[in-house]
Amino acid sequence: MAVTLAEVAVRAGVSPATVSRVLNGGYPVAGDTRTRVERAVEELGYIANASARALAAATSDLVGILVHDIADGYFGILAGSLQGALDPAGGGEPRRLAVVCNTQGAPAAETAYLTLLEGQRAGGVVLTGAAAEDPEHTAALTLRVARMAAAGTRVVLCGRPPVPVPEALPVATVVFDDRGGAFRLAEHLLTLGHRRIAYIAGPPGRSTTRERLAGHREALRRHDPALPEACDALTVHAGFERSAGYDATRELLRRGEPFTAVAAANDTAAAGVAAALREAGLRIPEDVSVTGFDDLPFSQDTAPALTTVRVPLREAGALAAQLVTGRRPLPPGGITTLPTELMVRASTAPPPPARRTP
Amino acid sequence: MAVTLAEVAVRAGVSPATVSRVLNGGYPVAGDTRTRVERAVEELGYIANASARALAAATSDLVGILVHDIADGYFGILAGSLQGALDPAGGGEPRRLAVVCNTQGAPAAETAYLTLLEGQRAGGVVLTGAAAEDPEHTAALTLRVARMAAAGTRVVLCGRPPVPVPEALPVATVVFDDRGGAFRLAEHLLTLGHRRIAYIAGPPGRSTTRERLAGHREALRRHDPALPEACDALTVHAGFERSAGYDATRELLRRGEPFTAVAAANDTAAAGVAAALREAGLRIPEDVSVTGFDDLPFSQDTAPALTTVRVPLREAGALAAQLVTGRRPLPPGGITTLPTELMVRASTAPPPPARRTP
DNA sequence: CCCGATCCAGAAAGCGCTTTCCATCACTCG
DNA sequence: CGAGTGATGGAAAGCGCTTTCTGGATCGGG
Repeated sequence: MAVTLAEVAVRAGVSPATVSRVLNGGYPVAGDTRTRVERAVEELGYIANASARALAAATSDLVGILVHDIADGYFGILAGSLQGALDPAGGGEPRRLAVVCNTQGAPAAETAYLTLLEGQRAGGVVLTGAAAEDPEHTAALTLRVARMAAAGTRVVLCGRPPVPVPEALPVATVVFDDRGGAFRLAEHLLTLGHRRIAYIAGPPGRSTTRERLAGHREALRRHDPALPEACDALTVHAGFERSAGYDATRELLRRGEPFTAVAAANDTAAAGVAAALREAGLRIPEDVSVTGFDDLPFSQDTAPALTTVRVPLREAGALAAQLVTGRRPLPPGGITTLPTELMVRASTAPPPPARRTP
Repeated sequence: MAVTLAEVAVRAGVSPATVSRVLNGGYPVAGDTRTRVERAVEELGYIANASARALAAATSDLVGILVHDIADGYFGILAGSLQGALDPAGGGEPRRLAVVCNTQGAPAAETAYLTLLEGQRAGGVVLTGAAAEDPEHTAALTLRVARMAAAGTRVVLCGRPPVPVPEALPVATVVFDDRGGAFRLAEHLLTLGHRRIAYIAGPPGRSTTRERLAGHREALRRHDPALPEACDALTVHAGFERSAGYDATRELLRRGEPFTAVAAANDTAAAGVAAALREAGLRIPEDVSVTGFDDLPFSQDTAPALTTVRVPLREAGALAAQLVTGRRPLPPGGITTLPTELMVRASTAPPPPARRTP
């Protein structure tokens, strides 16, 4: 049906080998021969069969990216920037294709998609999202990653902890300074005068959850060694979704423990927090300050604009693209930490003078 | 390097053909033979080479989806739901892989990615986003779509106008009732008492832009035949991004034409509109009402919550998945229109009594 | 009890491309 | 002026899987 390389060869009056060489370069081909082949390709509208090429070359132009949910801004930005940077910028047709896999953070889905990608002999794979800190899954994952890397697939872990694979394998890790960001965010709250700070943590057993919580508590401790424990009753584990923030806040309100600020695990949950607070008749930031994390685009348009921590997702995506395509060499040690930045906006203010119980 | 089907065959003591048949079904294989093969597959950790399979079968498990920008909520939701519905729900490993391509709406990028997908012998392709209404590109696209469809690739156009291909080809179209939604949205504004309604349209030459504007103007006309023209001076074409809404609003404000409401082409632009308005000291909705379009998740968390039109993106993605995988037969005529729904929230209210010039 | 129908499984021919390994050919050097 | 040399292009062997095409058993009906 479709035009094949052999037909192009016939038309150009050369052998298939020559056509292949013209198309792929890396081999001397005389000027006029090349021209004849190119004209034949043009005239026939030849489009190379990627499967055949991948089979013969034992590697494909596919790059897999595992995300929790591509509809989530965090992953959307990461994946978008990744996809855009897969091929060298400026001029030239794209060549590499991004395969997006929603795992919802489920280990089983992660494994299943890795199998699929391994079957595709993907040129690279990027794993994003907070890894489930399940020893069994981690072990299985390490094996998979090592096997794929050994087979020539470049692997990049982005926003999740590195896996222990042999040094020589092409595996890189890009992480965010979540801990530092959370630390500065808590510091900001403390400086404003807050002491009873509620914390809506992410789902338990996730590296991101742990890092952010650790940074937060570290700041509290630095301020007053007894503070982390004092705030324990105000810490709840929820999810990264809006509804999780909403529900957790209602729960907090129900308990009756007084607080003057709520730090959410991320911006999305913070939106839910704010909604629950407003519903309860509390003003932000006059009665309660609210903070998020990630600095997703919408956080500047919430009511009020959200104080948060900027996570360089765009940069991370572009970096991951360079690493996964091999355009950038692996950093020594294989791991790159990207800085985060405190973004102070309108949702935080000093606590109310009379310490009301919300 | 990797385990091949032949090795599995040797281990199971059968021929490669039999292993293939066990793996793919559709051919009778005796019970014990099947068991032996399955055990061999298990023991060897065999993962089929997808390229080889695609080459032999002349079709791959890849489904391409072209979007303007996957980081944009509109496309993120569409693509996410699409990806999630590629494989039949409930149980079973995933099989199909979604290839996401950001085109930024550029015809050249669209063509380039279609070429890549054609080379991959993709099982299906979903084109989303407002199509550029460029006759030349439309013609080229029609050819491409027809050729891919003729080669067995299922094509679904989602949220963009159908292309004229022969009836028999597997090409489906899923569109939103943008016009109806815009109509009802304008009606809502008119009912509140607004007459001087600014309209921040999307980029010119896009089907979505045209449909939404048409519905809007139709409602105005229905109310008062002279109204569309009266509002012409208040209509500006911008983009679908936040900054476009922001800039357009500043421009509107600068012109000095009085208005009591601003309808933006979509939610994202509406966020920019609201920001510009607030910066100018205008209150929403007391001084100016604002409306969006799409009902992206963040629109309930803006200040104030945005009146908008819900576009069933999730449903569309799932539907597109069924169509592109062939799990759902093409509807007669090939085109499905999905309804939109007016969502009245806090950003719209009656115009201020004294008609101030903002 | 023989024969066509029914099951299963193997042999082998590709699918379309890449990539050695060779064969030329035109020169250039001694 | 013959052999060595580099630049080109062709032949052919796969890459790993699917899918006819065949053929040997097994089975039921006449």
